[in-house]
Amino acid sequence: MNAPSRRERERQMRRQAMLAAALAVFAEKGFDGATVDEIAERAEFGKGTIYNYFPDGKDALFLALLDELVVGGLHRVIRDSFPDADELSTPAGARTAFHRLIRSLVEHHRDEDDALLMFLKEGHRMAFDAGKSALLAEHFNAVFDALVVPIEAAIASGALRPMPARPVAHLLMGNVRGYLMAELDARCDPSATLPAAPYGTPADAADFITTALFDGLLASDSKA
Amino acid sequence: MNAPSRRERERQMRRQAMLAAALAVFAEKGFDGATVDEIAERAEFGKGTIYNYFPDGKDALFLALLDELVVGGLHRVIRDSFPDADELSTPAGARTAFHRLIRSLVEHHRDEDDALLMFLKEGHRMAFDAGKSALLAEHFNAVFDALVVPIEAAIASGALRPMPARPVAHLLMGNVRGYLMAELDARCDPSATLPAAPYGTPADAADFITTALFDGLLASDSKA
DNA sequence: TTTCTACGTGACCGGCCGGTCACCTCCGCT
DNA sequence: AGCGGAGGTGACCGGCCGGTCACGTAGAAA
Repeated sequence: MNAPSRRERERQMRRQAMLAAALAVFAEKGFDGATVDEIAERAEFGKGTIYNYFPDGKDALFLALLDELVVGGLHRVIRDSFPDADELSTPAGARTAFHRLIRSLVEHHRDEDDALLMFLKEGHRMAFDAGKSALLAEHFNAVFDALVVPIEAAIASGALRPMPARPVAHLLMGNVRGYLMAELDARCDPSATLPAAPYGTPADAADFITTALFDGLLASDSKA
Repeated sequence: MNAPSRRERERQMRRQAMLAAALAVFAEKGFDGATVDEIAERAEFGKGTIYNYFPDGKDALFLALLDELVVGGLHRVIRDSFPDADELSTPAGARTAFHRLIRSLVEHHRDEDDALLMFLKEGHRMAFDAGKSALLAEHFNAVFDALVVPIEAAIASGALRPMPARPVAHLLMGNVRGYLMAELDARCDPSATLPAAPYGTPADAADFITTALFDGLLASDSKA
């Protein structure tokens, strides 16, 4: 069925190599600090070749890369973390499921430092330059949709407190992001002041976030 | 006692005008997108004058501005939100105190759109370029110290769950930041997809964050 | 072997921007 | 009024970078 010619396969490989190089450079220098020359050099192509594959240049590279990371990264992790809808029908089950999600997200970003760094430095462009790429905006919303569904299910079953689901989804992702940023900060500068976050196993990180966010910061013996 | 000459007062006024202009431009364009020419124009000075007041140019403007916002903004809001240490000795009191803090932070940023926007777009530089200004790093840490103290007090009194205090402080600030970003996003593009956060009164925002973070997302009747 | 096409290449261009500095104005002093 | 200097000014410079395009090449077709 799909018989991509060798030509086509090679074209895809090169495209991927360019995106990989772009990721490394964007993560290190940020969008404005990155130069197309450096991306081309890292990918071992001439600058002109980059423009063959991405006629709109730096912007196109950036958007394509974000899209790939969002769809192939975040979305996949979230989807795979809720294999069983029934699990969400009890508080303990919901806690387990979201703990697993958070842990997967942390593990995912441990493997992909550069992706994390790029999200931290340039993620705000997804919010403020949403008009740049309707496709990216759509994919980005799909990620949150994938998270809103289980949250709503857990709320409907009484496992989670009744709250607007989409803001809760953003809250959750924001917490993971915030924690990873603090961790990275501590890791980059271990000699510095007291750490903003301990750098432990992904399970430790997930414990911390899940406890704070799901059990709450207030002492548990005070809950109604 | 302090009798600043008219000269000195005028100098301070001009400095402030430059910082105000810089804030507006940084917030709109980001650090890299901002030009010294535009800052000078907004402040109604010649470009050279900027360099009289900030010999290190754009970097110096940026760092001085961040420092002012951190010290005069965040730090002050946090300090003023914990007038009474005794309040932190009960869970209900602690909840009230932190709710007040969160509300103050939201209100503060409602008044200072530009400061928020700049923090959202360029805040990562404070973490990754910490070496740029030892003074800023110190002031930044002082902000978290001011937050760690009441958190530790509340933990010591049993009002809050025992957890490492500094990471909790970062978690808290990260949640406020995340919520405000979601709100801003929704406000900029009201026609868009479902809102990431409702845009209500500061009290509503504080209710949402406090409930999620302090009471926990799990349904309350399931707590131990 | 010859030809032709697709495509990789990097020198080059034009605009932009951070930073400088010679000039000039304005104010205070005599 | 005349003088001097503190300091504001913006034209200018040099480097940088995104994007282009005429050229070269390699590989397919004949």
